[in-house]
Amino acid sequence: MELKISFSINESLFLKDPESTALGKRIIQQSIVLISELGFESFTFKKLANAINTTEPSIYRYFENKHRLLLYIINWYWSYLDYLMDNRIRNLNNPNQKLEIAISLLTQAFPEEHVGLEYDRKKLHGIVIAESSKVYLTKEVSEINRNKAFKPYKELCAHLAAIIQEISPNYPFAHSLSSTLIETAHHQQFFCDHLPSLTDITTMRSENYVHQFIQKLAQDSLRS
Amino acid sequence: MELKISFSINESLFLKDPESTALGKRIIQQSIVLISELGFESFTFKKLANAINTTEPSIYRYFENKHRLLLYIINWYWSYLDYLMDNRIRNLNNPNQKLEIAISLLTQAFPEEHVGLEYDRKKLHGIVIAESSKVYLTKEVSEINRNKAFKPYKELCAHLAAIIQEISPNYPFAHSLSSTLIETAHHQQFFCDHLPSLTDITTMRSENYVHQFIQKLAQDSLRS
DNA sequence: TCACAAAAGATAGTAATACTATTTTTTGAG
DNA sequence: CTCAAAAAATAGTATTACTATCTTTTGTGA
Repeated sequence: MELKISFSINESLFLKDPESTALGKRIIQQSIVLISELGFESFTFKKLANAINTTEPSIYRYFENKHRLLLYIINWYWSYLDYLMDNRIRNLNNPNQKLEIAISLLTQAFPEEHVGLEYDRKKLHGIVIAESSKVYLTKEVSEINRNKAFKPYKELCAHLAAIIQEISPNYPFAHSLSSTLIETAHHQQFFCDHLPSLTDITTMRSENYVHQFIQKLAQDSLRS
Repeated sequence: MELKISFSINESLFLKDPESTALGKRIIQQSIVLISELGFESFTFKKLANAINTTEPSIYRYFENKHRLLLYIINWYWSYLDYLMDNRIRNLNNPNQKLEIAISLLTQAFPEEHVGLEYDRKKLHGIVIAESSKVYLTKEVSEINRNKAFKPYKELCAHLAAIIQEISPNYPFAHSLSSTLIETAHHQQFFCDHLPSLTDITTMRSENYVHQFIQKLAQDSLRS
């Protein structure tokens, strides 16, 4: 279960590595619970401190502010997804099959393997769906980007783009299609759950619906 | 310039109609300037009050909080865009031509006609690109939806979906494709400007790049 | 022209949020 | 077992997001 090796969580995200101490791990684990329950706007370090029986200053020793903490969590997710994707794809030859598996991973919460994982998968996936845009939709986007803090997302996007290029070497928008598939997987899931008239979902489970839509979007874009 | 007629800004968005008074109009006009300059998170009613030489309580007489104010502005944009779209499309017969015009409107800031418009078009478009997701990515989404406050967005989405159905009556995801085109127009524009490695932009103007990508995405999805 | 609502403005608050500084306690290395 | 470094606890501050109340202005129609 040597997950850490394949991860590249940037050091500029935290003041002290939360993986390095017991308190740090409780901060991340409980953040996921609280952000998922309260939403990011209502989530505060004070509430988090109460929930894990510590104090605000102790949390501030790990993260400058709650936005950095969210960015850390989202980066953790992207890194882990990228790792899973690579694992499941590396032995395949058919790029269409690779894309199908990549899309499955994008549209579903993490599978139940990796029992050692201490975070709640469903809640983490919920946070990614509802809050991940907020990490880049900020005036500080350029500064954060300068610190390489979007690297995991860019790497995921690049890997998906490479599969797209394999399928269709002349497609001129591999990265844009890649980032669109990722973003669309999230917002269509959100729309299914909260604003279904922006979708065509009927009785299907929303994860399956989104999977089918994204799959078709990709196939239609890449059939030659 | 009887724009108001075609608009359906929901009354639950405001406590007092900002279009009904001079102060109300200054609130909207200056909000657009400030949100665009500061970003929504750093924008406060206090700063807005200072900028237009009034007081916080006066602004609270119009809007419950800054989220409602943003929702009002975004709805205004969606309503206006829908109105413009209808205007430019209603006399056309070719649905592919309709879609092309719709996509142009989605990817460009408002055209410079309608000189009477008192709001800064470029800044308004910038707010839609960077902040519009935040109006629905909130725990209150269902409550806001119950108040019909996403109606303008849903109508825009439905109109675009109708064009899609005209082009390709058997396409099973007309609404999802429609909302995806709208969302993608915004986030690809943001990526071009701030995180270009998530796109394939080179030397082109970003508006043109996004237009071409969205156009291709739509065409590939709808060719029969 | 005056009266009288409606609108705006002024003043003064509160509770919560987002932090920071300082002191006290714990802990682990020599 | 000592002592410096790390962590935790305590106690703040400035700002934000509001609310209550009271006074002044303004435009309208009798």
